[in-house]
Amino acid sequence: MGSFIDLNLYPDSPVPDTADVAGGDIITALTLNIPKLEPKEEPYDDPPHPHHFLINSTNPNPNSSILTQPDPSQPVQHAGDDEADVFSEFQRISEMFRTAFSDKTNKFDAKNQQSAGEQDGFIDPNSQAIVPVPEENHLSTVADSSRRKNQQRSSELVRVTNLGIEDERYFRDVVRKTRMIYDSLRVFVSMEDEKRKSNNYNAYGRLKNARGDLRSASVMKERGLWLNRDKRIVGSIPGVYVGDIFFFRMEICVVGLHGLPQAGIDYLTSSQSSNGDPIATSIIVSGGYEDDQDSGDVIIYTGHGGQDKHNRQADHQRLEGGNLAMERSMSYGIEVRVVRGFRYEGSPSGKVYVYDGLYKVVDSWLEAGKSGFGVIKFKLVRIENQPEMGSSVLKYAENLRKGRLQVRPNGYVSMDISMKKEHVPVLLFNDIDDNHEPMFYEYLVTSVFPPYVYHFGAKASGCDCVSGCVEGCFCAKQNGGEFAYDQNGLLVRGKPLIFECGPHCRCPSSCRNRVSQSGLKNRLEVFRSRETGWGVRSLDLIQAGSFICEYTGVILTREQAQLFSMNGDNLIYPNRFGERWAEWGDLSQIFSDYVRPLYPSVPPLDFAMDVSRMRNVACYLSHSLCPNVLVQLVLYDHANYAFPHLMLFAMENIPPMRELSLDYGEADEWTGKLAICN
DNA sequence: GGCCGTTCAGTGCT
DNA sequence: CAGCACTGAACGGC
Repeated sequence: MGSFIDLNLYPDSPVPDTADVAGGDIITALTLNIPKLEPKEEPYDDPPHPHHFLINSTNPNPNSSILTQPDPSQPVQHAGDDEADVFSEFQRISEMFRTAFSDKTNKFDAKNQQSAGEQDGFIDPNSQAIVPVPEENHLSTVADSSRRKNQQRSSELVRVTNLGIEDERYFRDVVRKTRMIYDSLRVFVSMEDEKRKSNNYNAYGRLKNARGDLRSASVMKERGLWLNRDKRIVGSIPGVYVGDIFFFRMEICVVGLHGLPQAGIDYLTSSQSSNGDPIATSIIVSGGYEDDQDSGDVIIYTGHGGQDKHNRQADHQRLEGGNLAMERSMSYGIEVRVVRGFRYEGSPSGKVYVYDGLYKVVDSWLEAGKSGFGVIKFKLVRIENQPEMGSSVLKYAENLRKGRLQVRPNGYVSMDISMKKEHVPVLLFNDIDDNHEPMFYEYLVTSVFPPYVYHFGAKASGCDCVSGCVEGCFCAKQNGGEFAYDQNGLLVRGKPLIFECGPHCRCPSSCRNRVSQSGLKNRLEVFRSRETGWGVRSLDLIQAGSFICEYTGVILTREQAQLFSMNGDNLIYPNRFGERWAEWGDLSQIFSDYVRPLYPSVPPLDFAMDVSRMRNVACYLSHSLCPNVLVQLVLYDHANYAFPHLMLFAMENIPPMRELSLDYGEADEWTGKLAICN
């Protein structure tokens, strides 16, 4: 290890701003060089307290206050042993808390004054807190060490700062691939369980191993695929953006945002910490404690403990474990990651978890909760200058979806540029300038192929599944024996080409093998952007693997295209798209015998798409080398391999209002972002 | 290192 | 549909 410089973890020091710091260091080691605090005063020593406490433990009154005189209208609590215990316990806690807080705060202030001077002496204020750790400041070593197998979580506390664009993209890619593996493994596991259902019940008649979320995580842990296990990161996790959405707690563990599958406060224990104080790194706010209050930028978070088996507050909380860590984080002014959990219809788990960025604990106290028991509370305030909170964007988008347009009164150019051709409206929004260009094109729901395409190798045969397709039917066999989509219509694995059921099949339009031919399901919005000209975003949360839309245009043969391109360039060349489908469902890191799907092989696409007069929403997708949307080729209404439909699927969970992006494959022209139809 | 208790999960049944 | 029981995984603490 290199020499560590005290990272100035004092109450009033600003969190280093990654943008302000020069240099290329990625890992900042944090040491808590603050001398050990005085031994805690024994709180048991006769806490003289002027007030009389009334704690009704047998019949907790939600309105009861801690500091009340006995209420004569209430039955007198005859001091059985229980009440006496509760009384003294509460006194003990209160006193411990009061003592601990006042003393430590004072000491901190003193220490803070002192060290502010020291710090000026040898650290440039603009680069303070950046301490290169020689052997670990390169991307490769960071990533490699993240992948060591079966690792215990490390106790080394670090802050990752100052990532350049390349680094950001690298880490984003790592996170995205990790999440893809988690997701496809989870779906894979549940599908396997589905197949073996009949003989897979446990002694209680319950389905065994029904938890794909757990199985997936455990397999990945065995393979050393969990991220950030070798560091305890305080602050943001590289590759995880504010607003990122997760459906399972375990997935949050896998990327290292929060290490515990159930507990709400993650922290470094006192024995792992350099100065003997526990340090909280992240919390999850999901309404599990009745005394929480959450107004977004300010959270009143309840500590843990004191709940019974049914999650009812049944005892006092103590200043220990995660609670103590939160209090210590407050004293040191260390930021805490906040993830919020919501119930959410349409989520595979019924819930979503949103990463909302960094907060600081600014206050902490003990009070009587609704149950009447003493609960420890923390006030957290969101650190400024972060991207907008994911959870408030979710709510904002929900309001927009529900037609409460007053949340965004201005900027609508069209309420549906598809003119009702899609099942859901496609909005056009521009609050930047008066450009209305997308209005001037005819909206094309599906691509227009040359007529001869339909006569080639006529797909006269289809399946005979009158009441919906089942495994092993004709169309399933065309796809290599199984369908490309799961029961929920999610793409299981990308393939060179997918055969959906079509007009020659006898199955109904509700057949599971018709995912991409039934049009939009999410409310999309074409919006004007200063960075990309036009962009596309969704008002709905789009789950990874979901179908989004077709990329439509008028198909031109190479000869036609050559003529056409003389008149300007409104052509899309499908063969240039990055082969991102191959990444989706790639489990080569899990199964040693995994082979990338090669069947059926598709000839290089030798056509162009004219979008000069007719186009759809896809045309406004921006270009990115770290895209969240992929192109999957699909055939359903004809059998000509050379002319498949270009279908777009989500590569990750795409939060509402986040720009969709596609790898157009034109890396040489990449200038940050590039919208094709501008 | 093992065991045990704790923990703002998730599933499926009543 | 809410409450409940059951299973579960990681981790702190002993």
